[in-house]
Amino acid sequence: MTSDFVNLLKTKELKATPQRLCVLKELEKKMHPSIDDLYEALRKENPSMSLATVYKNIGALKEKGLVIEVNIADGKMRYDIYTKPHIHLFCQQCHSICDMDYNEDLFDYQVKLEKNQKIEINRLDIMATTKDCKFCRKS
Amino acid sequence: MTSDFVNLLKTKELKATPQRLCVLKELEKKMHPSIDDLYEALRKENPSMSLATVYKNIGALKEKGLVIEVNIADGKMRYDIYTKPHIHLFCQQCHSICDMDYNEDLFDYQVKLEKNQKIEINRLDIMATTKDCKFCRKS
DNA sequence: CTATTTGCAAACCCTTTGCAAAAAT
DNA sequence: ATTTTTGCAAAGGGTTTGCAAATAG
Repeated sequence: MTSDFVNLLKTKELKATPQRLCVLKELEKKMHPSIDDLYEALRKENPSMSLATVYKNIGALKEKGLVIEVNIADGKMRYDIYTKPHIHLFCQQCHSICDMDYNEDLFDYQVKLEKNQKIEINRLDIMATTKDCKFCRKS
Repeated sequence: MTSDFVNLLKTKELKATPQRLCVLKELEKKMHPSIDDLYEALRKENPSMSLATVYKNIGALKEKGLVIEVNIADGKMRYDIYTKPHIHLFCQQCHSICDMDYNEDLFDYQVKLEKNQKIEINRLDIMATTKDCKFCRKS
């Protein structure tokens, strides 16, 4: 898995530094982390890891299309290693983000929408309140 | 129209200052402006209008549900005086935001989605490249 | 008259940048 | 050996806040 990342980086002409590999691993482990989430997590393993390095690595990965930026949440950007066009469900109660599968309805919808509006959808963000959100910690 | 805003503010227990009325009028005139858009436009009529006042007014209007915040675009928040649940189409080429009408397909889709996922959709943001975007100034 | 709002400046937070030292290929 | 990357500190851009003076009701 790590060596997969090494190869992936090689194809994109990015050097496989330990910091960069850690960022990728953490993106795989935690869904839609913010820069701060990444920084805090990675600093535990490697205390010398700097915030600027996280920013620079995310920037590099973004530029090469290995990561996409999600700016649903307030204030902070979130990042997603799953780069294919897909749907984000943003829970307005707990501010969690879930990737949503393309079910038939969604696919139908997208096809119709693209035909009607002459658009090519890259991302679809749904802001909602979910009745049984698994991330909401209700009291 | 101005008096409508005065009454609207009254119902929300907000004082109808000239600055606040200007913000509302500008939100009605220009779709999805950023704070800076508002500030630049309003400063022309009222040069003493301060940036902090724009922020504070938008904050107050947001708190009272008279305005919603749209954070599709990079870096800057945009604001929308149309507060009912609706759809934003964000053109990734020119960064314009359009409100999209609920057509039948969309309605069908939303109904299905809400049933399947047990969610209540408040907003749907679509990031796309539009083939005939009226706001794109292509060379 | 009282409570809110304004405008200014300072503070704040997230993000970016410049640069020399360190590391990757 | 060359180029990229790291880490630090400083700067940048958008947003928020504290406070005294001005204004709305």
